Amino acid sequence: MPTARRSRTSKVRASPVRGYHHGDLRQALVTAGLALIEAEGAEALSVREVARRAGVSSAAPFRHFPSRIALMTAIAEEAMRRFHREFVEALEKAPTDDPLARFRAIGIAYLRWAFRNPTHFQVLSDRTLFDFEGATELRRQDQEIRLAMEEAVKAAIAKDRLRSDDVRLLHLTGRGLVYGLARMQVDGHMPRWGVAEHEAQAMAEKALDLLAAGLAKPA
Amino acid sequence: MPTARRSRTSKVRASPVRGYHHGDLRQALVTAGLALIEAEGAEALSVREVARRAGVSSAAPFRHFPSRIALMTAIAEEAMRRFHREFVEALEKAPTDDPLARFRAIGIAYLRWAFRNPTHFQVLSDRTLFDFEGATELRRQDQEIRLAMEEAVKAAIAKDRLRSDDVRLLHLTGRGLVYGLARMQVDGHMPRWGVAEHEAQAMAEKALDLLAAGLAKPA
DNA sequence: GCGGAATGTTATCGTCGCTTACATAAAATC
DNA sequence: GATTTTATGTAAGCGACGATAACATTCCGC
Repeated sequence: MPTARRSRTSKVRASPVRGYHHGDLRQALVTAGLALIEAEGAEALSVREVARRAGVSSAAPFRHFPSRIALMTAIAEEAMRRFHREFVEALEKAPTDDPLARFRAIGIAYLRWAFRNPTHFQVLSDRTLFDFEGATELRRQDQEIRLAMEEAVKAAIAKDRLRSDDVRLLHLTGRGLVYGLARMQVDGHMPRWGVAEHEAQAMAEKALDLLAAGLAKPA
Repeated sequence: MPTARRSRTSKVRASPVRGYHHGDLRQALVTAGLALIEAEGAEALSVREVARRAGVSSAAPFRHFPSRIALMTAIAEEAMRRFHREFVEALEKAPTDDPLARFRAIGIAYLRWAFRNPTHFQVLSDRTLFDFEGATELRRQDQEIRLAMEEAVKAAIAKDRLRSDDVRLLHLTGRGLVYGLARMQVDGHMPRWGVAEHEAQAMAEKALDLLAAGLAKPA
């Protein structure tokens, strides 16, 4: 009945193979969601708004995700994929001979990503926003990041460089500080601490340096 | 017309003065909201659910709060009031002679409250959940807590006990760690770090001890 | 090409935050 | 102490949300 409403029927599809009606709606929704979160914050994300931005009806996303939380999980996985990529790159550049310097470099990489992608970091940190248990790939990458830090700690202990030999405690302390600094920034607590926007990241890195120096063996 | 439906007309008011129709609906809503958050988490709070629990219609809360965020702000202020009370008590018991021990005691008090009131801590940390600027009393109490920590740092510097003399940096480092540990717990990250529920608080306190020891002057 | 599976739309449901119109109880005024 | 005024409640309804069902279209295997 529709009298050839669009003459796109024979159009050659653009490089990302356009599949069915939309193309790759699933990926488009994830991308639109990430952009939305980046622009408006995680709490601004609604399934309908994402659908709007992808140019489809409000029910369309439910063909690809059973629930809002499932969509958020896919978005979180994409965010983690990006974080993981950057993190691994930083790891490769990090010193391997000096374990304490490596420990510090890992923390810096973590901080840097969080400060540059605050809303994405926010999503990844907040487990009420997505289904952590159901995000297999995300969990694996998260663990990989954790192991990198743990190994740096172990190496430092092996070289007898630290004032404690409790891997778990050292690990928790390092992560606690870095996580806290990133969270303070994301949660908007920095200004109240007399730390201006432009210097927040530098200050956070100095705080990490201070911890690293403090963890080093005194004698 | 109502034939003395209640014989309360001349009753001496109970300590929390029962006012109009409901009594003190405003306070009842705040209390119900706090209980709801404690039981179901901050994201479970809706104006309608709070109204339901207070036994009033879904529009009633809007007589006392112009918006959901205003209700959340009042709830946050009550949470902060409780936190502040406990914190001040701890401050009074904290050592005054040894600034580093005082610094540590302050951190422990902060951690302790966060671990025992995770959902309330969550609300206070997340500025998207309430109107921080509009919460005057909360802001004052928050600043008071911050000043207590800052003064401990200054005292420690004055006694030449720390490896840095940058108040702002030391302050940020201490708060960053404590905030991060509390946040990790609240955000549910502890288990993945091999830290079981029952030992999380003790571990967090040990991490704080480790930082305090590390900040102390080596020589 | 044809039939089913995959993927889209429209319409609808119940809940949410919030507003409006109305009702009633308490306080203020005389 | 009756009346007016103000404070506080309810009922009904709006638009947006997450989610589902019924229907339409497109793709893909045969």
